[in-house]
Amino acid sequence: MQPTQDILSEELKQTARFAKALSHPIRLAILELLNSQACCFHGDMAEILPVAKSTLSQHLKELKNAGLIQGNISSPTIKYCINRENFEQAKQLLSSALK
Amino acid sequence: MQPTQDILSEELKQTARFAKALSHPIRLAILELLNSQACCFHGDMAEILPVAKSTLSQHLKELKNAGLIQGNISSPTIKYCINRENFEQAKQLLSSALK
DNA sequence: ATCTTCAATCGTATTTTTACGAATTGCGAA
DNA sequence: TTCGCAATTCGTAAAAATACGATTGAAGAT
Repeated sequence: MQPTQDILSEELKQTARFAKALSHPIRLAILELLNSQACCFHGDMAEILPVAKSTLSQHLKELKNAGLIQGNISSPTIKYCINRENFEQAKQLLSSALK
Repeated sequence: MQPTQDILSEELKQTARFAKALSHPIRLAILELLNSQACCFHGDMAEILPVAKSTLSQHLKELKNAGLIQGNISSPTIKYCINRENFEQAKQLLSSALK
């Protein structure tokens, strides 16, 4: 029994985490919206995307947990933005996985 | 009620499908192995990767369903290879999603 | 202090994913 | 034909993802 052979390296796991965050059409649509600056607010997205607001919140949460976006309070709404640093890392890791 | 607004375009859905295929460390490790030519056979992978053979088969099946790999019979074993065409498409779609 | 509004969280149900060992299949060798 | 090996499929269980409406929470406006 080997001590956690790192065939499953931390890098691989991180790549998988990012991929999982990207694995739902709604989440990709969110990123597209944020990326194009077309929209930054939960409420606006809720009008465009075909899901309930609570479901949208869940997807936003997952993107936040993955580090791909962040929310800044701008009362009474919340402005969501891409987290460029992690976004770049995701891009780099995934493109390296698909080399 | 709008007729399936294509905020969720076919392209987005395809991107999500590829991302889902990449969203598990084992599957990424499989692709890494195939990509590096280090190994092509189910049996060889089963020795390296920390999962049961039946579980490995399931992951291989998902990668096949996503179109990222293909298996060629080479009795008594099966030789797995990257499907370069779809692999390229995945790369292109994901990199475009992360632009 | 109360009301409104926006967003997150809760509670819940359903579906999908992940995992394993057992059983099956397919194919060549004996 | 029978045996053996490789890989898949089956049966099953446990965990995670997805979705919704209802409830809660936080903050500014009245």
